[in-house]
Amino acid sequence: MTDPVAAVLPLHLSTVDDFSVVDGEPLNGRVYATLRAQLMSGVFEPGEMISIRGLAEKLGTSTMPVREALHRLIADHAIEARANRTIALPIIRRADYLAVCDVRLALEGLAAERAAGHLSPDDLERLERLTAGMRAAAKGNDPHTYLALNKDFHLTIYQLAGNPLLLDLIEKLWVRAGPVMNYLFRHQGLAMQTVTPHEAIIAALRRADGVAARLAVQRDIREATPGIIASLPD
Amino acid sequence: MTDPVAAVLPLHLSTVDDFSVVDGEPLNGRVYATLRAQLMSGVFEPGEMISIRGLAEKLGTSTMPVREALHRLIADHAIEARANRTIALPIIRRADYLAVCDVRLALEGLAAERAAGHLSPDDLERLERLTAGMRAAAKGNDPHTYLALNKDFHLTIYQLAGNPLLLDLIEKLWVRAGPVMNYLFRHQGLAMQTVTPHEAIIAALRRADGVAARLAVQRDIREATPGIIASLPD
DNA sequence: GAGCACAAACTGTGATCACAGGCTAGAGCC
DNA sequence: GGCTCTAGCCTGTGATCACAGTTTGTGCTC
Repeated sequence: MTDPVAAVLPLHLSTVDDFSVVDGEPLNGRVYATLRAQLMSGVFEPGEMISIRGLAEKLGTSTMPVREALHRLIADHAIEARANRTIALPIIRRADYLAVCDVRLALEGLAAERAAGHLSPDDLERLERLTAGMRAAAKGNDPHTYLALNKDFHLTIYQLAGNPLLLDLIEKLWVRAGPVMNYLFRHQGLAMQTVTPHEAIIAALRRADGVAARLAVQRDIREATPGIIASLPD
Repeated sequence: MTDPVAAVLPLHLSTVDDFSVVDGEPLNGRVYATLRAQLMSGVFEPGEMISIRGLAEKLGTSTMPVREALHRLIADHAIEARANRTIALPIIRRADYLAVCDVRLALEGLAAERAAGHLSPDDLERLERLTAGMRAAAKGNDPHTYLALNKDFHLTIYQLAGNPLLLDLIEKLWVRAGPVMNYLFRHQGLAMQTVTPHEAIIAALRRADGVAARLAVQRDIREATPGIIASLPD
């Protein structure tokens, strides 16, 4: 969680020999964390089929850790086991995305409200920096960086809510929505994306105004919705 | 979801030969569903250690389906893999339970609000019946039935919200809280439990008043909280 | 040239085995 | 009698193999 780009890039660049070194944590846990990060950063595309053996070969492990990691992701609904004995990324339809948004509005609104008042000057400065980075990424039409910074912006706030369960649920929603977001932004550009809602969020948090922070976050989520569901099937 | 007692009881009574018959669904999925139901109905106790081989033997399968099912439950935080290479049910502390409640208030409140207006007369009559059953179970001091009916009451409503993701998240919260609830109610009885909040919920739903339904559900959650956290560690 | 059938390669699943680490109980020593 | 060390059992983990099902690609036939 230091530099968002550095925290994401290495995962989808060098996926091979990260697992050669053995430390305490079991392999399946590291595979799970890696795949989670890769899903959020758009390494996989919606509908893409995932093969246990293929993934194991790419990661340099046997199939076992991958099997267990994939089953965790199935429980998260980040991937789905289809009837054909096939594992694939789900294809999000409009109704699915609206359902996700409905829950996001509730959970992320709550997290923002709880986070208000717990931000240090360093935190606020970090949010400013992330927003500036997003503005630059939008200008340079760099969807990958834009989304990574956006993710870091939101999760930085929610982390300060001090509710690990809440943060975990929100992260799982982002893992779930990651592939679609990356796919859409990569194919339709960042034309309409503005960062003005983020400035309102920062302003509310600076005033330690929980209700305003909740409303600002909800506005941020709502404003991004129409441009996304317009490109979804159904 | 027909009769709550019948839907729960067989799972924790006959856990042996349910898996001898083979149908389409993979074994690991059935093990996962079974363990989820067992966690919710209080078959396991907080802090109890779970052995892969022991569970596999009890279920009459090999260790593989159990391993994958347990890893799904680990992703749900329904069970946890400890550092000692041990799998056990988490011990919920006060802060943990309050965190769960905070999320429950948001998610179940939202679900109740969304469900209002989607209830048929049959649904309302079903809720009345479940509440009556709870009242009887409280009088007879039957915690298991009480909790099963309470679960069914709430999930029946949330199911009618028409948001599968929301329902899934809420169910996972209940799976997570199941062991503690059953343990506490079994050891401290149902003395203080009333069903008056449920009547308020039904009344609001009958009027198709979403906001009132949300508030009534939140009141139901809040009223049960003090009696529970008083018995939790920390 | 187009359509069908067969075969090969792929899929996830389940089972079994080996292994390193942790826990416990028992035996030996002080 | 109490403490310590050790041996054995149990834990999850990782790897490998067999199998049934699906999909795909190729070759043959019409």
